[in-house]
Amino acid sequence: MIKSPARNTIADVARHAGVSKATVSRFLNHRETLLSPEIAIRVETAIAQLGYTPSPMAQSLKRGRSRLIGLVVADITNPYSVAVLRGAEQACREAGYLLMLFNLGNEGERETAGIHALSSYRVEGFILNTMGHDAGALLETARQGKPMVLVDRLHKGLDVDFVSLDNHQAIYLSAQHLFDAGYHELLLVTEPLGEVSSRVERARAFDAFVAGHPPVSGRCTESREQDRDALADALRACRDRARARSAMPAIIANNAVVTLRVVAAVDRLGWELGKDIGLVGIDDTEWAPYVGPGISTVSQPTNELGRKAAQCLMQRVAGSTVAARQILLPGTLMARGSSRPATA
Amino acid sequence: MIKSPARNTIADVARHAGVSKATVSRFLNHRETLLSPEIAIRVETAIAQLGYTPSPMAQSLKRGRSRLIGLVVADITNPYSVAVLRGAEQACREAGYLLMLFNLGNEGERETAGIHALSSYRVEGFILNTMGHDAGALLETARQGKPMVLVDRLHKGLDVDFVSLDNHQAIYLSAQHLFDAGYHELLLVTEPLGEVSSRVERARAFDAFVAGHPPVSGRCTESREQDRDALADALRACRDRARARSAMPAIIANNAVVTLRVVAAVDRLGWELGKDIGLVGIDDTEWAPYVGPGISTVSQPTNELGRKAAQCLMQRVAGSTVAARQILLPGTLMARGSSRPATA
DNA sequence: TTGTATGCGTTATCAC
DNA sequence: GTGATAACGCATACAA
Repeated sequence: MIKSPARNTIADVARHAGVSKATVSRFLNHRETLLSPEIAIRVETAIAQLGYTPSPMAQSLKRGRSRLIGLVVADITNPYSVAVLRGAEQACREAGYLLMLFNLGNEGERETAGIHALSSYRVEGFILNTMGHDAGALLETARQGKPMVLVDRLHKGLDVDFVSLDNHQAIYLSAQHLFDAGYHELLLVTEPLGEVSSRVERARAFDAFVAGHPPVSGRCTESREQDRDALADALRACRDRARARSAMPAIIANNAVVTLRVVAAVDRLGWELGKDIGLVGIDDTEWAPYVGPGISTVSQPTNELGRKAAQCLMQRVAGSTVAARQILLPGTLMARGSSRPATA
Repeated sequence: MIKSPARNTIADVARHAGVSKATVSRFLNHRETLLSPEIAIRVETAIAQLGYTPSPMAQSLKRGRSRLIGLVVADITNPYSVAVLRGAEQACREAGYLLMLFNLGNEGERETAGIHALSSYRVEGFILNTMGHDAGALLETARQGKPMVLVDRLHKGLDVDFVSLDNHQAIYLSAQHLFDAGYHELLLVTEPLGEVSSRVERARAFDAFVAGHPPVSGRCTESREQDRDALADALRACRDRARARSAMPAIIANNAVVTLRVVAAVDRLGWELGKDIGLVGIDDTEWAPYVGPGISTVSQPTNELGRKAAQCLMQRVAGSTVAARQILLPGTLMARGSSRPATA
């Protein structure tokens, strides 16, 4: 490998091999087109000697394809986002695509800026896990026919591929499990519903479950990070309602962040999980087995979600024009101490 | 904003404003060069009307600057990497750079592939948090004079900026804290040292501490994910040694992953943290307060690390040529139940 | 089968 | 001040 002050170009290779640039380019892109073996060899060795790599920038300019995928994440701090990101990155890389990352840091207003920034780099498609505060840029992008796939959060009026946990199944799984364990006073704790489709869907599924199981009584409360007292109050109220009808109370936490808040609140109240109150959290985490008696969770196939999302996108990028799909993957129950059979 | 089937170019703007491409380009890049106000206005409105954005690809091709930063991470699953990533992304964005992400997924062999992939996109600099299995590509990149900054892991023979937790300080902080709490039989649990500089440094600091505090006896054990029994054995042995000299045993876990393993092992042994054995983990996590009696940790200023790394890089990219810096940030002790004063 | 010429969207070097 | 025009690195239609 020859020392390269600047990067060498296709022209360098051509000169080195004593052929034209076109020939080198053909060697690279149309291997099927027969080049005379002798020339092929010359080009090949020249490439090897110079350690030549085509400039994706120039290629992109010429072909109009960048081999880049834009990934916009609501919050890179959220383990869920990361897990999905991981799956997506794998699938993209395997397909020869690189990922450009834009993190919203939970500032929904930056959504448009992010999409435009990535867009300007001519990414060939988007994987979006956003807040949905500003569908404007999304619509614009969709209208331009640029492929995109939504993860976890659906935006109304956007007819595109969508990959997500089967929220209905996940909630039913949790609720049924708690029900079977003897918890009949349920409380769903969620982050503010707002426009976030996954949260709304889970709340709806929860209501449906409660409606379909008469012995069960259930409510839903929104929890904000700042307001710890409100959550504690909601927990106390739930337990009081349970006592009044001599039932056992239990919480379903809508995601890992909320689960941790519930754990903290229960801790401050001096209660014991799986004894004073039941708990199932959506999103399995590595620490769940070791908090208190172990926290029961519904595990999302995050890696698979990311992969599926990327695969959908790759198909579209490759030109597929099938109708928008909705891919719903089921969650798995991880039963632990926090939902052990209630002893009234 | 006019509907755009394809993206409009500088030529479109020029036509729309009735000027030449050169003029538009000047308007964009050399605002200081006086254009006649009348023309400036025409260009400005044309740009606005067409919603024109320059193509970074073409700019990159022409100027040789991509406004891209390459980020190579050993393992995106590691919360530490993510936290750093977050800080770095912020700083880069603020400076008008976008991040290209390459995740090694703990497969060190892919390091070269990653660097080459990003390199081919002409990223202007690298932020690296890698395994160090293959310094070849790094050296090559450094030799080409491309700026880079190492995070957490130093590679020998590479004279570049380095940003990291002050490992010596962090270990001394942990050890002194345990010592003060009455734990005199210490065990450092680390992932396999290998060539990973941060692990080796911590082990050295640990040895130094032990050597400097005669009442203290200390060992170090490497823990692998597959081999749970080995870790349990090491813990048992540590406790036995402690008993033999009627001292109290305690663990220092080298990072969050290991902390969790230790927690699991202690759990299986039926021991109680802060009672049968002490524990301080490096890396603070959101779950640390809620596992067992609360896990004492040393918190890393991760966000700050990421920002500092990105800032160093921005300076270099901007042409600064100061000598390679070593930026060491101190950790903060978060004392919790797992290191409560020992009651022999 | 191989070489020549052109253009992708920009910026920079000239002239005017 | 402003406008042609070449060049960045590459792929391709066309000519040979």
